[in-house]
Amino acid sequence: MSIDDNAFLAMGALKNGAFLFIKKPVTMDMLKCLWQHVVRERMRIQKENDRIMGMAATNNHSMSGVEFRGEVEEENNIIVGNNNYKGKKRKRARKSSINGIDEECESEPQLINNKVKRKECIQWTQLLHSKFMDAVEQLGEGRCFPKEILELMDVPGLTRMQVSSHLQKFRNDNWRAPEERKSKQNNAPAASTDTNISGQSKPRRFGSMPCLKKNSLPINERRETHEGSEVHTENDEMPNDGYESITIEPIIMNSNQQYHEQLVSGPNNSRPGANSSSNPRFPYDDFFNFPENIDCLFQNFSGMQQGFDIGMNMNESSDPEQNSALPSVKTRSQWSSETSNFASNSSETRGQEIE
DNA sequence: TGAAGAATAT
DNA sequence: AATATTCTTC
Repeated sequence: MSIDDNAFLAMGALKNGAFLFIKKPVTMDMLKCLWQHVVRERMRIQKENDRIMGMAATNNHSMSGVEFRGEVEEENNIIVGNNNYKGKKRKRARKSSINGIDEECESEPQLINNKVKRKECIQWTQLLHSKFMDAVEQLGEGRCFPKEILELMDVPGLTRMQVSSHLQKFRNDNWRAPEERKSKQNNAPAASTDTNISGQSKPRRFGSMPCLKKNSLPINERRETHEGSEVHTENDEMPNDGYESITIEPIIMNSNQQYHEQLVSGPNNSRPGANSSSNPRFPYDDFFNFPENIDCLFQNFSGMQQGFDIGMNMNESSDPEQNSALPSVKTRSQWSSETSNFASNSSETRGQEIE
């Protein structure tokens, strides 16, 4: 926006990536039109993605509440049935490999015309992490179990394993020497039921909270990140934990994204009960007058399905049974990220390693 | 048997 | 470094 209506200025802005040059003062009518630019930009990115991905004909994206980092498929010209996770030899899981040759993994190979699908990594965005922390704090010390965290987070598509992994990471930020960790009375000595003299009784303590100080935000600020703003339709874990062919990328305008990040990470004061329109965290709900179902709109018109949104229904429905149709139509696409960095990542370099 | 947590692979 | 996957315990 600029005070003066200067064509040169406008050109400069456009060249630098602006979508629209607006002369001040901005009118409400003008603002109300802006959603079209969001849609257009999404379409553009979508096209671009499709072009890059070849024909990533993906389906159930719209149900996913998590973002995925790129790296979708890679060549597998070696052996059919090659599990893409070539971790250590499995001791139990595998039946027996007769004469040294791996028969077949129980876990399907996920081969799609000679390509093996790898599972994407979700990206723990700040928003996602905030939800995680909210859940953790609600549960409290000694009660932080992945499953419960997952439920509290209520993010469609997120799996318990992923939460587990994240939890592990955050607990490990507390990392000391292995032995020190074994006998961890130091950390939250609250319920140290078993005094273990190294090796006697199991020192294992369940449900401990992750290390909070690792997080940038002070607790009181973190607590109220986004709550009341979202009550999702719950969608539990993905139907299978296997290798979904999700490719997706967040598609959203950067500015919006940044604004949102800011909202999420910055201090704010709204608390649970607030409904969306009066929620200071989403002032643009009222302000920009975006169509409620902008995603739906976009999808319908583009005929493509993307998973850049997350269910953000305003009504709680904990009906475990609603994976039926379009579980998250009323979405707002807050979940997105800087789109660029992950998409190309290391997919090319890994192809050759398979053996 | 399923979940938690640790260990390890990617 | 961040995540996913496997393994071991419970």
